[in-house]
Amino acid sequence: MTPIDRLITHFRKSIALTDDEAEIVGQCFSIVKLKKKEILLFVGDHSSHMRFISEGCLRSYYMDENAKEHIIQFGIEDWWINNLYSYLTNTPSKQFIQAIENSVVLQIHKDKLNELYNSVPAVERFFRFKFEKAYVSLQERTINTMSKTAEERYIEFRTKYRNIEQRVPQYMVASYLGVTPEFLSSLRKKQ
Amino acid sequence: MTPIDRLITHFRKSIALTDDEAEIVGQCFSIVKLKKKEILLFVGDHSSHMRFISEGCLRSYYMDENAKEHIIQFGIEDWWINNLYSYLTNTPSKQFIQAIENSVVLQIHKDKLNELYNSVPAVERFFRFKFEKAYVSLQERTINTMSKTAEERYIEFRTKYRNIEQRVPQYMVASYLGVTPEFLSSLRKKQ
DNA sequence: AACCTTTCTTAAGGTACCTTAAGATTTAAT
DNA sequence: ATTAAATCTTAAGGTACCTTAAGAAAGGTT
Repeated sequence: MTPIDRLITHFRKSIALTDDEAEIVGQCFSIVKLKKKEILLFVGDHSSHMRFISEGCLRSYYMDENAKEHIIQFGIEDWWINNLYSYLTNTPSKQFIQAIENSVVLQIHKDKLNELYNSVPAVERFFRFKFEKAYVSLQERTINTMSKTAEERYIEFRTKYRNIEQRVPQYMVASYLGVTPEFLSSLRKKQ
Repeated sequence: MTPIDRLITHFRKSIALTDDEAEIVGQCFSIVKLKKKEILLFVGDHSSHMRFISEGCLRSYYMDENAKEHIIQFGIEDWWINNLYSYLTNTPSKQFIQAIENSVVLQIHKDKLNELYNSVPAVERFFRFKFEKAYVSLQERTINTMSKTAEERYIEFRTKYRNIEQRVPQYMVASYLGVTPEFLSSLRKKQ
């Protein structure tokens, strides 16, 4: 299955696309291949693409004033990985996006996507859903961070994202959970 | 100025509305008057309205398993106060919305809003912006919670929302910041 | 196989923030 | 004005999580 096929299959899980429409959609995306550790989006760049992971594993993270990394999101096959913040506000990104494994990403520029909304309206609905879900899962995470201990969050993470836990180094899980690798290690020992 | 006038004025800050359109928009909203401490949305309710604060001050909060309250958002005149999570997912709300002062709220039901999108298209763009901004500010808050101390967050809150700080009890600010009232009190003493 | 790099663990000491409990102060209700 | 209710402060003792530092294990590269 080509990356484009995979993308079309993904779209068709949520919206109906005729073969003609699928053809149009496919042509709007360009392919990006990344080696492990390669960076797709640097801080300061404008994030003006929507990006679909066709293969591999990536993370988006930002660095605070003390050069400490905080992982915002992991992404694997069939996920979208973006900096929605920068995309929506048209401001330079404060986050990085980096490949954790060799990866293949399909991306579409904002301008092209807006054109696509006109030629294939179902796509607009698709992305509205995406934004809504992004909001919902962000809120879930914020609430979790506020009201649960690191241990509880870790257990939740393991059950919810077992597939991811097995693919990324443990110190990145720690960063996603908002604790130090040392502390996560000590939590694991307890169990 | 009537509540509806206030709402129209608010819309016109972001989008253009003819007088006819303004009339249509105004008729879609219904008015809700709340006494201090009165609850507008209970846990378990479906949150299927968008709500505009025309007067007063409210908060949305949820209660964790230990019956501890966590404030998600404050709102004052000219803000929107919703449970976007429940609104978007059509699931019962896990949050309350409560009046902190006597308040006047204008609300529109989701179904009616979707009709309004058709009759007055500019309104759809208005709400798309709203959702985007909601996402952006939620992300800012999540990142802040992860990378800053309570003291830093408090200082930021004071500068950004001085008007709110002066209207709500201090223990609610503490809840918004994610600390106990006692700890916030001790931070204030230090300054 | 040997070496270098990356990742994970252990442990000691420290800090941010919490819990409990009580009293002080402010605001609201009669 | 008096009392009750709501809010804020103080203080002592506790816990979750951090920092630093070092070594152990695992993975990659020649």
